Amino acid sequence: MPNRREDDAVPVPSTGPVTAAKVAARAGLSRATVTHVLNGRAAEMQIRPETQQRVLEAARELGYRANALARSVRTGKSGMIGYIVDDEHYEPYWHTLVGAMAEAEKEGFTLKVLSATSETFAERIRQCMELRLEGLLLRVVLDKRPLYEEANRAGMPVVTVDEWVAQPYGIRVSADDAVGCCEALTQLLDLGHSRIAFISSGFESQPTEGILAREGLFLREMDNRGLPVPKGYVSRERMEVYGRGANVVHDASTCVAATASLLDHPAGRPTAIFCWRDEAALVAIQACQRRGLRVPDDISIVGFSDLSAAWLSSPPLTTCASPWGEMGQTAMRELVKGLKEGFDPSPREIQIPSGLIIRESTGMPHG
Amino acid sequence: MPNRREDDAVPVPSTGPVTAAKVAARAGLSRATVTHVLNGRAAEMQIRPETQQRVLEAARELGYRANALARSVRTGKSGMIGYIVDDEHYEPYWHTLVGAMAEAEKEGFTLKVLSATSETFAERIRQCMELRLEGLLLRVVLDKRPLYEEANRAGMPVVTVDEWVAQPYGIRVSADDAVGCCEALTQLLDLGHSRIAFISSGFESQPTEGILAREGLFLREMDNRGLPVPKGYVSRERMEVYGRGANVVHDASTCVAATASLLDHPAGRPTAIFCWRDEAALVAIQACQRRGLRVPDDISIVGFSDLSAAWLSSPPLTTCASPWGEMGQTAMRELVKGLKEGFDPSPREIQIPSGLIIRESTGMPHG
DNA sequence: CTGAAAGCGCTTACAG
DNA sequence: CTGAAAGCGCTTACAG
Repeated sequence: MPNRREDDAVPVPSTGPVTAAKVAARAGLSRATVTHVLNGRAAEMQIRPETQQRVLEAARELGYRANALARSVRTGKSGMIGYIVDDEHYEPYWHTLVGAMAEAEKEGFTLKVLSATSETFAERIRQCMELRLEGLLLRVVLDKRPLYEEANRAGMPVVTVDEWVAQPYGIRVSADDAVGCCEALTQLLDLGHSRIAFISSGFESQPTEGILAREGLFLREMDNRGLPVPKGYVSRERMEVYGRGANVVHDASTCVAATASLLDHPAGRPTAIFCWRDEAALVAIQACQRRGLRVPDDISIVGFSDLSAAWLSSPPLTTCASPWGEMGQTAMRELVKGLKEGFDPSPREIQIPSGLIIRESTGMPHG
Repeated sequence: MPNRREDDAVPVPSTGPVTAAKVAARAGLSRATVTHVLNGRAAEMQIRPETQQRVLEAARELGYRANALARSVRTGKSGMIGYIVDDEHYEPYWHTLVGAMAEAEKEGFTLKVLSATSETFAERIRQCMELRLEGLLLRVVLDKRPLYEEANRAGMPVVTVDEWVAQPYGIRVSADDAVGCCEALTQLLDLGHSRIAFISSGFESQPTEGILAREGLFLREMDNRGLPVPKGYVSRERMEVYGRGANVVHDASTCVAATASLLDHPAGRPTAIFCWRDEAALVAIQACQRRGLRVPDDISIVGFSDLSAAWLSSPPLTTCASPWGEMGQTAMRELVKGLKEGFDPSPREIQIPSGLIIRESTGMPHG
C-alpha cells in the first residue's frame, strides 16, 4: 500500500506559487517540455506518451495553473474583451450583456465589465488600454471620440450596442424599431383602431436622430396609412426609470400627466395609445385604470422593449420586443470576427429587427 | 513658431507597441526613471520636476499606456476580481452585480464576469485561477466544493451572494427575509386581514433550508401571532421565469393554478395572499383580476423581491424588497477587506435586512 | 537623483 | 523528442 505522505515528501521546492518550472522539476523534465505538453503541442513536438503522462501527473499533483497573465505578456493576446455600460441599472442592457458574454465565452474570450459616468469614462478607457483588452463593446451615451482615437491607434476593434446615433468608428449594432412599429400599427388597424395617440420621450438629449426616432417612425407609419394624428395626440414623458446608486426613486408623474393629456384631449380620447417604451405603457395602464378605464376594453396600450414587467403586468402588455440578447450576441460575434480577420474601423451599421409580441393590452375598440 | 511636424520626426523606434523603454529613449532617460515617475514615486525618488516633465511629455507624445498585464506578472497582483453567475438572465442578480461592480471600481479593482452552467463551471474555475483573479464572488447554485478547494490552496477569498444554504468556505452574504416577512404580516394584520394564504415554491432543489425558507418564515410568523393557517392555504408554483438562451418561454400555468386553489378553497377564499416571489404575486394578480376580483378591494397581494415589474404593475405591488444592490456592495466590500487584511476562509454569514415597500396591491379587506 | 541588472512566469525558435 | 536561451514589458532593490 503506497504511503501518500512519503510520496508527497519527494523534494520539490514548495515555496511560492506553482510554476511551470516546478512542474518540470517534479517531472524531471525541462520547462519547455512542460509547456509543450500542457499547451497541446505534444503531438506536433512528438513527445512520447510516457513523458506526457509524467508532465500531466506532476501538474495535477502540484495543482498547477498556468499563469494566463504571463502568457499574455509573451503572446501579446490577453483573451479579454471589455464591455462598458453607463446605464448599468437598466434591465435590457443586462440581457444585451448576457448575450455578448455567452458569445464571448463560446469563442474562448473572457469578459471584463466596466461601468462609466462622464467623470470616470477617461479612467475606464485608460484601464481598458492598460489591461490590453483585445476589443471593446460599448453601451454608453458619453462622448466616445477620445476612446475611438486611442482604439484606432492601438488597432482595437470597437462595437457599439443600442447606440441611437451614427458613430465615427467601428460597428454599430442596433435594433430596427421600424419593423415592430409597423407591425404594432398594423395590428391596431386590424383590430379596428383609427384614433391612435403616442406617448413619446420628453428627454432632450440627442433630440431628432436619437431619442425621438420612435416618434418619427410612428408619425411616418400613420402618414403612410393615411391616418391623421390630431394636434396634441403626441404627448411626452420624462420619467427616470432608474436612479444612480442605492436610492432609486420612481417618479411617474410626467408620464401620468402625458397620459391624462391624451385622455382629456378636446377632440376626444384615443382608442389606443402607443408608447415609446414599456415603462410609459405600463404607467399609462395604471393611469387609465385609475380613471376607471378598462384595458383593453376601453383603451388599448402598446409598448416598446419587452421588459420582464411586460408579461407580468395586468393585463400583460402588447409590445414591440427589442432584440436585446441578440444585439449583444451579434455585437460580440462581429467583434470576434474583427479580431480574427482584421478589423475595419470605418463606420458600419447592423440592424436587428424588432418584433411585435401580442399580449392582452390590445383589443377591439368599443363604442 | 515650433513646427510640430519636425518635432515628431525626432528619431524614435516606431515599430511595435509603445513600451516604457521607448518612452525612456524618447526622453533620453532610463526605463527605471520612467516607471518611477509614471507610478507616482517621483517624490520618493527625489526626481527633479524638469525630469518628470520630460517623462510625462514623452509618454503623452507616444500615447504610452503601461502594460497592466506585465505589471501584474511582476507584482503578483492582477487587480481583477471575478464574479460568477449562473442564472444570468434574472433581473435581481444584475442589481447585485452592479452593486458589487461599483464597490470594486471604487476600490481600484476591475471586474471579470463569467457565466457558468454545470457543464462549464470547471472550465470557468480554471480560467479564474489562470487569470490570477484576486478574489471571487459567487452567485451560483452549482456544487462549489471543487472551487473552494482550489481557492483555499491559492489563498483566494471567496464570497457568495444570495446563497440559500450554508457554505463550507468563505463569506456568505444574503438577505434577511425575516424582517420583510414580519413587516408584511404586521401590515396585513393592521389592515384587518386574518385569512392569509401563501403561494410557495414548488421547486424541489434544496427543499427545506433553501427554497422553502420563506414558507417557513410565513408559517412561523402566523403561528407567533396566533393566526391559523388552514390546510390548503399554502399552495405551490413552479414557473420558469427565465429560460436559458434566446428562447424565453413564460409558462405561468402552475402559478395560475396555485392561485385558483386558494380562491376556490372550501373554507372560503383568503382576503390576502402572500407570495414567495414577485413573479408569483404578479401572476396571482392577473389570475384574480381575470376572475373578476379587484386588487386590493377584494383581495390583497404581497410579493417578495421588488422587481422592476413591481412598481410598474397594475396595481403597483406591495412587496418585501430584497437588498439586491446592497448585497453585492457588501459582498465586494468584504472581499476587498479580505484582500487587504488577510482573508479568513472559515465560514461566516452576513445578513442584510429586507424591508417592506407598501404600494397599492394591499388594502383593507371588505365583506 | 539616475542607471544597470535581475527577475516575474511564460512561449518560442533553435540546437542537438 | 528534449533542453538551453532569449525575450515579452514590467518593477524593484542596489549602486553610484
